Amino acid sequence: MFNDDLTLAVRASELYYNGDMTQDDIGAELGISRWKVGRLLTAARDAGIVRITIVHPRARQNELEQKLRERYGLAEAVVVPAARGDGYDEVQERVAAAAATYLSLLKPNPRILGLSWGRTLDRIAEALPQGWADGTQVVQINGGVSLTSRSENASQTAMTMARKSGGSITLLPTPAILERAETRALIQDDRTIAGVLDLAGSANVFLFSAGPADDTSVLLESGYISPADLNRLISRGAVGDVVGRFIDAEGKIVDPALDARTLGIEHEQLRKAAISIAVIAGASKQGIAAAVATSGLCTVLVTDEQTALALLPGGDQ
Amino acid sequence: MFNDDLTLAVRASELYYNGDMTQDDIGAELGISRWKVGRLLTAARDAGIVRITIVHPRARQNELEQKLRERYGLAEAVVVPAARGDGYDEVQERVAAAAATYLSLLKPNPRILGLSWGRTLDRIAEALPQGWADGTQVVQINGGVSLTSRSENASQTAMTMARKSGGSITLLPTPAILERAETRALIQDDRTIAGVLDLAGSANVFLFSAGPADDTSVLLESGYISPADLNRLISRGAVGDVVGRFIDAEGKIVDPALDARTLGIEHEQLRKAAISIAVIAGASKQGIAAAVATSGLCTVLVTDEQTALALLPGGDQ
DNA sequence: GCCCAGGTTGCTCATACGAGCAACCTGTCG
DNA sequence: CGACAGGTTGCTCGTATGAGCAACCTGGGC
Repeated sequence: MFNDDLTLAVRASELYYNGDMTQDDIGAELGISRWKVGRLLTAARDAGIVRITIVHPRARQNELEQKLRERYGLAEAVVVPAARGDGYDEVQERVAAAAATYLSLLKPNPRILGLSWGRTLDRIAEALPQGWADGTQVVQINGGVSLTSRSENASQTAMTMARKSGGSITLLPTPAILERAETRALIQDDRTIAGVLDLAGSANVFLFSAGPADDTSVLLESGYISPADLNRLISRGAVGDVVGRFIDAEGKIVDPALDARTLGIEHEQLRKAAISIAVIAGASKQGIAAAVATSGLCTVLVTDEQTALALLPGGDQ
Repeated sequence: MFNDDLTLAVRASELYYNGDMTQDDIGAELGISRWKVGRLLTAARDAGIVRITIVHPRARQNELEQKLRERYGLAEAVVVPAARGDGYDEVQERVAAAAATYLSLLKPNPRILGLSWGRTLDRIAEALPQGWADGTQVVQINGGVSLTSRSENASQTAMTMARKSGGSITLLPTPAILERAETRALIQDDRTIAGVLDLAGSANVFLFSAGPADDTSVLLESGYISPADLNRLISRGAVGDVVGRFIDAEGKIVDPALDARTLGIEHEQLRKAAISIAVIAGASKQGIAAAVATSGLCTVLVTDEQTALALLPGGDQ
């Protein structure tokens, strides 16, 4: 009456809520009547064996955030509730919204904001409210003239963010990756470009995302690298890119030759920054998210619950 | 299609799962059709807004245990899942079972086990498996001859535990509280009694529970103290008793005069012990549990989830 | 302006479920 | 041994709920 019913209740609950079976079938499975199953289920709910929690989708997951902070020594973490059934897009949208909120609440307002570009950053710019800061100077930190049609996004992102803060904008009007290292060096030595990079380096807040090392990479889509390049990078252990530079799981640059052709601030500058905000969400980016957190590329990580859980292996239960 | 439906889904989920309303009524409440409510609910479950967890009732609550250890500097904590609908008895039973399991897994086996008595200890003794230890010497640490009919429990508990371990038993055949301090001193100076207390003091493991300072106190029921005594103790800030001695929220002895009439080991001996296991469960004992944990009376705390949550005020979400 | 595709809405219908009840088991006391 | 109280079991019946479907909105392309 005590012991046996208890385990039965647990098994029935699992079959009903996880296994998605009908009470009738569960009865057959466990060799008890369908009504007993029903009674066991209500008992299980009363006894707290089955717990139903309602998570406000806007609310942040404080508990996970704290664990992330502790584990990776972050200054701050923002974790958005998971969305099992949600598509990739919904998660990205919510994380971007959370990042926008975080950014707009950041005190003091970023004076100079070093900005990367990509799909995530677009969404953040969209989600930022009018007047989110007071005249922030937005500076691009890596090259952004795309080779294909979806070209204007890079500058668009920066412009939107600057406009909404009533601030100014400094673009880095160069490709992200050049064909030859010498070209990259020449361009970078150009007085104008060097000035932008200096300004970028002096930013007090950096905001960037990261791309996975797979065929959804923006760098691939934009034509900066070829599928063959990508495969080579992956075979050398690349997990993704941060501001156009590919790193492995430890955060090390994977291909120095390619890196020498990449135009933009270096990872060391991100590591030295007082505030460096990485916004990384989605199952495909768990690897790069781990690399970013582990290697100290960010002081603030904005992500989704599933990714956060993946970053905390021992943290289950 | 994004924002509004989301909040609606949250509200509907709350009304359905917490508010226990029918989908039809929720529709009326929110001004939407009953079918839409159903759809929102499945969407909410898919999106992870509504989370259904199944807690194995035998499983321990590792997360809470860790927090308890950190907060109170305990060597170990054992937290049994809550049972909202369960009566007091079920919780006590499970906690006792958990304590028994913990005790039987304790390595090395207790050589000399200092034992208190009471309802909780009875249950633990019951729950211990045959051969739970290898010849433990069980010693009573406070007086246990009851004044009323339920007398034999105190020695019974110790005998059961000793028998199941194949060990020996040393009783403290005295009342818990004497009428006069002088009598207590005289008895305690008796060679036999002093010997038992010495042995008790040398125990390498202590196991005790604690009673609340209310009308369910075993000391009241056993006739050691009167209702008037109890009221006086409460008015002086008593939250409960540990091995017959009443303490306040800071763990201090409330009534030195009464304490001088109490026979058994002193709290300082528990505080000095290498392993000192407190088993305290139930809503009425949250106060005394907090006092025990705060004042360092135990190194190991075995309790239920609700009590654990009460001991961790900031710990909610 | 018009038409079509994709998605959303309210409905019908079958069914899974819970409330309530009578039969029954189980252990206790005289 | 018999009687009884408390609790458990399997059932009937009304209802809440989900599947499936037709009507409809909505927005984009011509």
